[in-house]
Amino acid sequence: MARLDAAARLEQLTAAFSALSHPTRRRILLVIRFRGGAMTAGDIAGRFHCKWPTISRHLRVLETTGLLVRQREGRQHVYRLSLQSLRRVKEWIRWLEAGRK
Amino acid sequence: MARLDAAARLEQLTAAFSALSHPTRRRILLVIRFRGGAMTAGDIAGRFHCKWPTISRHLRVLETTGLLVRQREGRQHVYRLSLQSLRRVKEWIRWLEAGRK
DNA sequence: ACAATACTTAGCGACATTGCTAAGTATTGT
DNA sequence: ACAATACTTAGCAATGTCGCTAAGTATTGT
Repeated sequence: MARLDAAARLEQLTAAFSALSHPTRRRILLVIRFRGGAMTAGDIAGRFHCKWPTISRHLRVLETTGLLVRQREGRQHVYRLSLQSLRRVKEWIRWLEAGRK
Repeated sequence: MARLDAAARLEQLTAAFSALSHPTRRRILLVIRFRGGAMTAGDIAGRFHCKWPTISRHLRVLETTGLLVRQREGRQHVYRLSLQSLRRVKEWIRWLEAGRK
């Protein structure tokens, strides 16, 4: 399995930072975390003031970024945290702070 | 000096993630870092393909986020890294990962 | 005083994002 | 087969972002 090329990594990083730049999306991640790492779309939507389709789209953004993984269970959609993409974010920050080439 | 209230911290976090979500702005920070932590606007602009006003605006975004500090020196504007605002970002990530209340 | 340098600010057009409502789809229950 | 549940997808309006060019401002040099 080949590693991601530079362009793809750049895009992933951009996607991750963009995803995290919205307060609601950050809250979604935290809510799921504090609820054990997995929640259904409905339970998530119920904890926010904006309408369901809005949450649904935020969830999709988080999913395409790789921060959440969706899994069907009957008629519910369970979203689970998948924080590997945070690794690139943390790496980038460390890199900036360290200043190593 | 009172600490920032919750709303202000939320905004700062949003601002920081938004600022870092643009590849050019991330590159600007890295370029400055690898050049010793401080550069003039002109030197920065010279290392990018987009036009000067575009870079100027990116610099202003980074400045208002607190990631850069501007200082006049004669007719040049020197931008210096100021990475304290990264602390909140790192804290947030750690908080998400740890899952502590 | 005037020109040159090193920027920033203003303003435009193209495109992306975010909220909404309305409509669609998949699964379960009767 | 039909209705209900649990969503998602489509599409709209308002607003924000990003590139550009043109114009403005502050400092230095002659």
